[in-house]
This record gives sequence, structure tokens and C-alpha cells, in this order.
Amino acid sequence: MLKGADDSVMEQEDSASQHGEMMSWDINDIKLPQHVSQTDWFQEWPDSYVKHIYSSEDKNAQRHHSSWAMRNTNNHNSRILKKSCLGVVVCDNNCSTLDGRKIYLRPAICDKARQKQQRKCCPNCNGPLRLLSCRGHGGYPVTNFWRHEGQFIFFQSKGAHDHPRPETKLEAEARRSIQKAKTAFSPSSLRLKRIQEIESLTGAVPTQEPLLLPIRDVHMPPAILRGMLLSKSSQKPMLSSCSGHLPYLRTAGEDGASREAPTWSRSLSLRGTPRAERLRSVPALPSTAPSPQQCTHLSTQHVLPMAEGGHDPFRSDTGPLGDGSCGKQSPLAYRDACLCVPPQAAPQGGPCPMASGAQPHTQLSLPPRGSQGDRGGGGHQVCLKYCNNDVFFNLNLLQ
DNA sequence: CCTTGCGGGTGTC
DNA sequence: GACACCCGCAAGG
Repeated sequence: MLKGADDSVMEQEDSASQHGEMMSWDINDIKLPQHVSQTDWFQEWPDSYVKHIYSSEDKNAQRHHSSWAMRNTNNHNSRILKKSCLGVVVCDNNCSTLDGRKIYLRPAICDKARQKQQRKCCPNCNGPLRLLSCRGHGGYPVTNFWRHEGQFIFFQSKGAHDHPRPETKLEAEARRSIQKAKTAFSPSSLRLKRIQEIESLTGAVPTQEPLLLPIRDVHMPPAILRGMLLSKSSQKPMLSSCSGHLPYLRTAGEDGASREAPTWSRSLSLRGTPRAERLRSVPALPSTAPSPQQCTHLSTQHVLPMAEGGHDPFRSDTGPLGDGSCGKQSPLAYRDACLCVPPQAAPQGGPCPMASGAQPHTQLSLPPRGSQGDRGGGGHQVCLKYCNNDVFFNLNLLQ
């Protein structure tokens, strides 16, 4: 899965070897490296058996962020925070959008919310949703470990995700916000508002106004939506993970990036087989597949293109850094957050012009004081722009 | 309402 | 003992 990442690792093997002892640690070690010459850029899609050392200043690391849907797991060790992957929510009808993309929703982290989520319908075809569990770690979910030690935050991932990437947190939040807004600006309330507006302007009362508007005909005040969405992305715009930069180059160290030296090979806990089927039961399939027109959800969906040659898309799109940011996958297809959109409707700025190391997702916020702002440089700006374009893109679709 | 972190408890290997 | 997982609680957004 992380062939690309491995290549990248290989390329930097020389410099990494200089810090061999630095990367030979394990999260469970009593003593972790104390002299770290370089910290890593935050990785929002860590995959496979990787380790990273982040600065304790890194806000994303502080918050133990991941774009994977990771839930907290009690390992009865207060020093090491452990999280396990929840997988991805897919359409049980395996539906595709018109342009052949799949639905990959972000599982809710909270158990209750997740159960609720699974009772909802596919935003594309209105079919049932299904939680695709992660079994990338010997049949168990991929686990991530976080440990704060001095001025560093040590991260270790165990297992390779065996499922597509879900939508990012930002996308999921945006989707929820839009759904909320959809409710708030329901046709009836809109009508009321418009009546008031018209009354105030003309003194007249409009006559016929459809009470039930197609979702996309709902007049969502752009400013409101923009504010609503930007409040998540721009107002606290911390794009330290936005990756207009290559990962592994956190500091402008002259000694090169110290990278994943594949030196650690702890015995995996492959004990036994996975427990009995852990996939949650799914609702019965409808006798006939609902048509896309039945879609009643206005949502920012995370969709991925159909895999070429029938391979899982998440397998074929992995970029050289294992973040799937490059390669065959259309950034638009990957990034844009709305369905039923013709490809030519790409955001103007287009996706981040990230040649190789950039990650398409920009959901994580920037540090408040710009302490990391100089780390990202132009890449952050570009990505921020991209984020905004993406938002505008979504907003346009809402109008 | 949801996320996140914590911790008690249980079951399996 | 290690690990996965369930549950409830609390804080915060």
C-alpha cells in the first residue's frame, strides 16, 4: 500500500540512517529518543507501520488529529494514547455517482452517533449505508499511538488501512453544517423570510411559492453558508497539515530529513483470527436500487473515483508518500465535496498544485500564532486558497 | 449534538 | 499480561 512511501523512505535512507537510533524506538519503550534533530510534518493520513516524531508545538499532533476516523481506545496506559480506526462508511448499494465516484463517508466517532449515522441513507442513492470496518492490523483495526514526551510527540501507527479513506473531518463537519443549514433554511422558513423581504421592499405579498423545493433550488444565502463553512476552515485556518510541503521536511535542517527507517519490526500481534464478524449488521437492501433522484441529502460527500481495472481505489491511488495525493487520482474527484458535479465544475483555483508530497486535504487548522506558518510557506497559502475555493465550489453548487 | 480523552470493567488469547 | 472492546463520564466546541 505504501509502496510510494517506501520509495520515499528509500530515497532518504541515507539521511535517515544517520538517525538510525532515532527511528528505532517503539512507542512502548520506556525511554524514547530525547535528542531529535528534526521533527516531522504532521501527517494526516498515516498508514502502514510508520512512526513520526512531531514537535510538541504542533497543534495537530497535540490534538492527535488524523483524517482517518480514529476512535479512542482504552489501553489502560495513561501515558500512551491509543486510537483505533473505525473504517469508512460506504453505500451498501455500492452506488456510484454519475462520474463514477464512490461514497466514502466518515464514520462518526461516537458509538451512538455512529449507530445513528448508519440508520441514515446514502446521500447519493438513498440506499442503506454500511460501515466498512478497518481490519488492517491482523484482522483488527489499525491502531495509532500517541505519546507526549518532553518537547516531542511520538506517533506510531500499526497496521495498514484496508479500506478507502473516509471524508475528512472538515468535510464531514461541512456536510453536517450544510444539512443543518438545509433544515434551518427549509423552504418554509425561506418562504417566510422572502415574504418578509418582499413585504419590506414592496409591501406586497408574494403569492405562489413552492413549499417543497428541490434541495439545490433552495436559496441558501451564500454569505451565511460561506461563513458557516469558512468558520471551520478559514477562521481558524491551521493548515499545518495542509501539506503544500513535503512531509518529512518539517525543519529546514541541513542534514536532510530523517525518515522512516524500516528498522523497527516489532512482532505484530497477529494472534488469532479476527473475532467473529465485527461488521455491524446492515439493513436489508431495497428491492430496487433507488435512483439518484431520490437523493434528498444535501451533502458534501467524499467520493472517490472508480478504481481502474476493478481495484480498490484506495489501493491504486497511493502517491509516493502514501497519501494518495498523486498519481492517477483526479484531485478533483478526490477532493471536491459534492456529488453529481460534472468534472468541468472544478474549483477555479483547482486543487493544490501539489506535485508529489502534497496532500489533498486541508482540513486541519493552522496554529494560532503563526508559529508554524513559516514552515508551510507558500504551500499553506496555496492550500488555504484551495480550501476556500473548495468551499466556494460547494457553495456554488448550493445555489 | 458531536468529538475527544479518561478510566473502570470484561472477555479472549 | 497484552489486547480489543464495551460502557459511562466529563470537558469542550
